[in-house]
Amino acid sequence: MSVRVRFAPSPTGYLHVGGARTALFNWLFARREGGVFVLRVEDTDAARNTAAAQAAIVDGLRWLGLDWDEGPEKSGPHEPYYQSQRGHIYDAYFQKLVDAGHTYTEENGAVRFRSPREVIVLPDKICGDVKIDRTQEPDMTIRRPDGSYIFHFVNVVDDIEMKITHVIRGEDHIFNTGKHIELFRAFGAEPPVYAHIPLILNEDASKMSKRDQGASIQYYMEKEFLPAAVANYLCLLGWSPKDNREILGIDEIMPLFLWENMNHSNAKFDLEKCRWFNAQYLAKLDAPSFDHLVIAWLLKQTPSLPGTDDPRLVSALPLIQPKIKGIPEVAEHLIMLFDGGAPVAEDARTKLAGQPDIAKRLETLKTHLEAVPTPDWKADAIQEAVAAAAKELAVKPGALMFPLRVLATGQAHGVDLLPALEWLGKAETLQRAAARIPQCLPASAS
RNA sequence: GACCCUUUCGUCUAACGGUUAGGACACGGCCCUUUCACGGCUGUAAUACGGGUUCGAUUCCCGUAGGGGUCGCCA
Repeated sequence: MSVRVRFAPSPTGYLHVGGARTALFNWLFARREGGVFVLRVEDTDAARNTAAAQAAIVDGLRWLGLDWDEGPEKSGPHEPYYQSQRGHIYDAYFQKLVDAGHTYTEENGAVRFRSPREVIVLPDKICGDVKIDRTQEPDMTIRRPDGSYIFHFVNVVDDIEMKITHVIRGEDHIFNTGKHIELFRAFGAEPPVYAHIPLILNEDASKMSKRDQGASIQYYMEKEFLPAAVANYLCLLGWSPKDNREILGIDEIMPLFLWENMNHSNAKFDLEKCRWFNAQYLAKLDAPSFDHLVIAWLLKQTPSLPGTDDPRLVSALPLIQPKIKGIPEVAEHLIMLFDGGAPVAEDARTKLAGQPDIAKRLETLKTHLEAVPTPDWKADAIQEAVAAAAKELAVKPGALMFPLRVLATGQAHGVDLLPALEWLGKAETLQRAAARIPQCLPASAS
């Protein structure tokens, strides 16, 4: 029998990283096995269900590159894939249970499933054999007085109807599985193979909630993370190739995505490390793709950043690419390159203040830069000018680089200096120097 | 509270019962660099605790402690 798995989120308004990882693992397993990945929207709670919430899930999955074979916006043999539209199917299954005498009705109209009250052993692919004692549990409600059905019931009915063979989901569902198995048996259906994956927690081991930074896939989309980097990082939470490799493409992960390579304990989410993965992927990106990402991000920013409408924008991006861990960091670099009037940063001024003879150095530097003929204004010539200034001042050229950086960019950190100066051009560089020298002098002198 | 899962550096994780317990993020140092970074090298840092089993335990078993999960007419 061919593998069929599903990701069954309820539209709560965003796609949680935990949910995204669950989807990713299901997808990986389906693709590895040459099976089918189904997306089923569990939107039985009409009050919480909105179009925007649906979109957040669909967009998030698409962004991560997790394409589904059956589901919303895609046809399939088990349509519809929204639980809210499957009422007639649930009614029919419900009737089977009633006819078989598995149910009883409460005074208020709610219907419960009469539990066989057995100890169930769940053969979980990740957790091993898990004993679930159902003998003392109250009977589960499967239908509310208003006729709507409860999660456990619809979940099992759909898994039967959609011929799901493997259920890969968060460990928080492990006890629900006892209830689910009871229902499968009552319907005379074989339960699927279960694999409960450990949870993703915050740094402080608390549950990640919408508020936590990075908890929503939306966060990464807005910041223009590279989906491959995020997926790579997510895979490493609860799974490992066991050979010290970390930067792995999805195609490298797939063949190694085996149950025995799964971890059993919860993982704490580390946004820093996720950023590091992003930086690794960003550095390897080709220029056109990088430009594309930056521009997409720039267009979303209000107010717009310096350089956004400047024809020189694309020529500046190669200077920036190797310097950043995330696309939003282009902001500070664009200010450096395009906003000559930006004031000198506090940390730059402080660092500069620690250097001796600063006024003389800055002036000497400026003088030598002015001496470079405009047509010769290239990195090499600029370097020679700095060297000449250094010689006159009897200091090492390196001592002048930082001050020069501050004059040109107003910042203590940033792009490669010489290429940046070449990019700025002589006139602009000198104009900036003239404007910033006063800001760089000690307060007593100004 | 009951039940289930879980426990290796701060974090993610490696280690057929025999390793100086490895890698990565973060943090510090050094080198490279005429600046800022990248990079390279390097340092600090872990087998929760107590019992077994074994010649030998991070690894297997039991207990304790910690963490997480579940105990809905939420999903």
